[in-house]
Amino acid sequence: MSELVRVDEWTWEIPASARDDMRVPARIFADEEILAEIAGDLSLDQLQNVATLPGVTGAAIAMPDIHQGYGFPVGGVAATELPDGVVSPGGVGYDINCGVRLLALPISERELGPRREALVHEISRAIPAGAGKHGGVRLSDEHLDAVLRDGPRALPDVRPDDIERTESEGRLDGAEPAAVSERARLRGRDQLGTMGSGNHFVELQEVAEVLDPVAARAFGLAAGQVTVLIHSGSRGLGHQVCTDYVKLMDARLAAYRIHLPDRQLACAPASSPEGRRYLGAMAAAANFAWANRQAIADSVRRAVRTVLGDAVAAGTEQVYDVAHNVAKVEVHGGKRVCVHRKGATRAFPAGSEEIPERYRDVGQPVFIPGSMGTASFVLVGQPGALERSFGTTCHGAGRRLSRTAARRRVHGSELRRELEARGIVVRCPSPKGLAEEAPLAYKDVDRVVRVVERAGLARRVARLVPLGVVKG
DNA sequence: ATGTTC
Repeated sequence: MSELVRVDEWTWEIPASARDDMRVPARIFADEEILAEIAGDLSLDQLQNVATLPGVTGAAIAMPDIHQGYGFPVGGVAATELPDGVVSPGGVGYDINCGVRLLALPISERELGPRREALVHEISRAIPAGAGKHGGVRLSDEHLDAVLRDGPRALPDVRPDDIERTESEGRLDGAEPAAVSERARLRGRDQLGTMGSGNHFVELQEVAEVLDPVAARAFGLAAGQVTVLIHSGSRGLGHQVCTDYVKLMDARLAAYRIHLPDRQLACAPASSPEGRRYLGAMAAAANFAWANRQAIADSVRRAVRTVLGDAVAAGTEQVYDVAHNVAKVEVHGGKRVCVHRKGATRAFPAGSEEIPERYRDVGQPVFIPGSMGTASFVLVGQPGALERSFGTTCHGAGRRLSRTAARRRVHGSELRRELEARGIVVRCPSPKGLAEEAPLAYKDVDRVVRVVERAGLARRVARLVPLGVVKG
């Protein structure tokens, strides 16, 4: 990528002058090795395409875990100025509010001991996994409306501290159940509490290393402690919402005189009827996703109760829950903007009113799942994120091989043996799915996290290593 | 990501 200009040690930029249609620069946080890894794919071309969107402001931004997506790259951030800038469903992605939730158990790995396998097994029994899996909570029309409008607080017996420790308290403003199609509702109505497939998982972990003792204490984490990381999204419901609105907006591009280099960037002014309707449907799907992770967390607590007893289940506290795929109205630099985060995590610094009071002095927790069998990180948002990336950091290790390429390199059965030889308990409905998620298919999460830390976007708090994994 | 090619 010859037109890439180095801005500072961890920031690179393609100037807006590189193409006739770019309105702002395309900027990426990376090191040389990450740049070399993405040189062969289209992710930076996609980032330049994002820089052409009407109303885009600042820069089209990529995190070090960037990889190719549909239209927008995964690991991308784009802010459009309101009221007339566009909103683009592709800038959120098909899995609306895919995200992660971390639970902290009141026991150490040593105390868990040989009950590790039983716990992973109970978790896998409690949570339906795999593509198209039903078997979640079957919702009436009225209850589904309540979930779409209000998120997890519409579920029975939800702990208030779970709600408080969820981004946006699990409820995006402006949710409009009536903007969610009947087909989307049908796909979602029996999927609440199901994991899905692809890179979704529930992982049992141990805090291997505490890097920031003050923040770790605030988050309720200590060395040796057992945690559970839940990664899932809005399932078929969110997928259908994205499908519906990409199609709708694609048909209206000419009416709004919008010219795009890629039809998968289909968008409409955020203030238009189509834009407002999408934002209402997207918020509803996001609320569904938060309710889904709540239902999964409830299942995890039930598994904990079965294996470890009532006291351990009651002492299992939610650290936080973050969205990876969502668009939000925020104020940055005095402007009201619609921040699209696709495979990117909000990372607000200490003092932000958006952070639960108990974390406000340290900053917002962020969770970065590594690839299966490697480490994950707990980070905390830093002021540099507000200055440089609309309050955003990375969301994971980031793919470096396609699913097909990963399957050619390793067999699921072989990978499973390797993981179990390292003491990691594995439960997985599909060996093929396991191979697609092999560590060799992902970038090095330590390097990705180092870039966002050095760039001042987020600071490392703790490193988590897997004890067991339940794959979707 | 996805009733994995409406």
